[in-house]
Amino acid sequence: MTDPATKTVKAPRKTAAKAAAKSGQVARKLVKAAQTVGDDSPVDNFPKGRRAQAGEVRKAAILKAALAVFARQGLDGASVEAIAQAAGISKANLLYYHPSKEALYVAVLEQGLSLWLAPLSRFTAEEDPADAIAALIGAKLAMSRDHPEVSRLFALEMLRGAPLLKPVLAGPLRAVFDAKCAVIGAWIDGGKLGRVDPPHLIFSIWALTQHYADFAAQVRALAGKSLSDKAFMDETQEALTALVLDGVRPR
Amino acid sequence: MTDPATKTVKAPRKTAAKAAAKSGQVARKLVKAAQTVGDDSPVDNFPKGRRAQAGEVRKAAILKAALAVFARQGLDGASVEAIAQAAGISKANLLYYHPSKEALYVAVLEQGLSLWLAPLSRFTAEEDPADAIAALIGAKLAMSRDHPEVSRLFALEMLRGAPLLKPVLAGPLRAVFDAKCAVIGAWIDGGKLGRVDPPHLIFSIWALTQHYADFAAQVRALAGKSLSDKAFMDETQEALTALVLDGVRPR
DNA sequence: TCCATGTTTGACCAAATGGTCCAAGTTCGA
DNA sequence: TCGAACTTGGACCATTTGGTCAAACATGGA
Repeated sequence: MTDPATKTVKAPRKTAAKAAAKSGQVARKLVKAAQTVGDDSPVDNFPKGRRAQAGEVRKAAILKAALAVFARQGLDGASVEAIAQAAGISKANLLYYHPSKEALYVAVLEQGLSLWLAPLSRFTAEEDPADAIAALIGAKLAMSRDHPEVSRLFALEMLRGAPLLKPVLAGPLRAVFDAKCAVIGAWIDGGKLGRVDPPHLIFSIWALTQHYADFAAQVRALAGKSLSDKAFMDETQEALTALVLDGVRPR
Repeated sequence: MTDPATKTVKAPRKTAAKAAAKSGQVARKLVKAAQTVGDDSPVDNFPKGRRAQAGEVRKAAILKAALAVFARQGLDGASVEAIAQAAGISKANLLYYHPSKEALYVAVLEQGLSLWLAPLSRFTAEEDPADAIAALIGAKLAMSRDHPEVSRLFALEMLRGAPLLKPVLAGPLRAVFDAKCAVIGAWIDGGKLGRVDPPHLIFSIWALTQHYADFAAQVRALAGKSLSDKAFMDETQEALTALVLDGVRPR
């Protein structure tokens, strides 16, 4: 804390106003995070002291614990105490690193953003359409297998109406999305792809692949498997790729 | 209340144990609700007094308000006060009709179950495969348009790991699911459908159609439309049907 | 009309929870 | 080695919130 002395006056409890007041900064932070997807440039990765390094490690541990808890319980359902416990530290200590639960939540969201956006940004016009689509499905499905919590966290945020992500969706994501739609459109014009609607194709691939993370409970109950089973993973990837490329109608 | 006098002793506050203790009853209730999908038999619809009728109306209003709030905020995020306000009654009065927030939540879930399961249960072997699939997509998509809150509520429940729905998933839904998989399998064996994996086909259709309700915020931000636009609804239905039936590869 | 029964609510309670504070460590550069 | 800055957590506080209660209020059947 820079200057604890100035805080002797009891700060009035933040209420509904706080969210509105902070949302500006939050939005900017998330948007910035979204824009730097891809370039893993560790700009400020200059040599750090042991202490700072340890701090980074602990910070990462907190974010990991927070992701796990938020993804299951949601922002409201998760308690700071529970997250702190999951991270193996005290609640007060957690609040030392992240000024508030909301701030922690935003940090987690921010961290997940790059993972979430990565597959689509690797989708380029260079490849053969079928290969590019298969690769996108594969990458997104791998995401659902390796980072289901990230997928769930974003799903949770969408279900809330995406209050924090809206600026990201409308800005950086929208840009990528439009660009990829253009790529698909070009393929269609070139006769390399059937006359599909580009936006719906992207939505469809997202929906199909994220489903296995977000609805894992249902998949497990009905199919008895999850993506962590190698066989099921392969089978799913094949089924989805085949569906998207060729559909179900016999040729 | 049957006998308020017996309650003079302050009941110890329910804690974590409560959920576990009640989950048995809850499970049975939900399973029963799932099993009666389809037969809208109003068995106990004998003539009621004005008072009882008004009661039904109010009860329905509460459920409606609760659905709206729960679907947006989740079980933890929703406050009883907020739901009561949305229903236009006092919190205490709401608690008069539903003994606890959890009980209300279960009642809402129960009510949504039939809507949620209906489309799949109407999926039969009688029709032509392509027609049946198109109809299923249409019905599910109409669900996403007309009752997005129901879809979102179930999505939230799945994201939590489906603690309350698991028995339903493992029981009644599993039965329907397996039956429909068999139908699809028969079509394949008869050469009327490509060699798709039946469970994945059903998952895919669910994923594709529910996406437009659950991720409406994203769809709106990226495509600028929602299913309530007639044109977008038609376009989406066509796109999804075409994708599932014929895929994207040019023929 | 009258009252037993069902309905409604304001006041209240106790637990949970987000967040603050301070005093006691710990670390690191000078 | 020494002190300034950084960490850590126990105690504490104010608010929110699920739930209870008693008393007032409707209502419909006898």
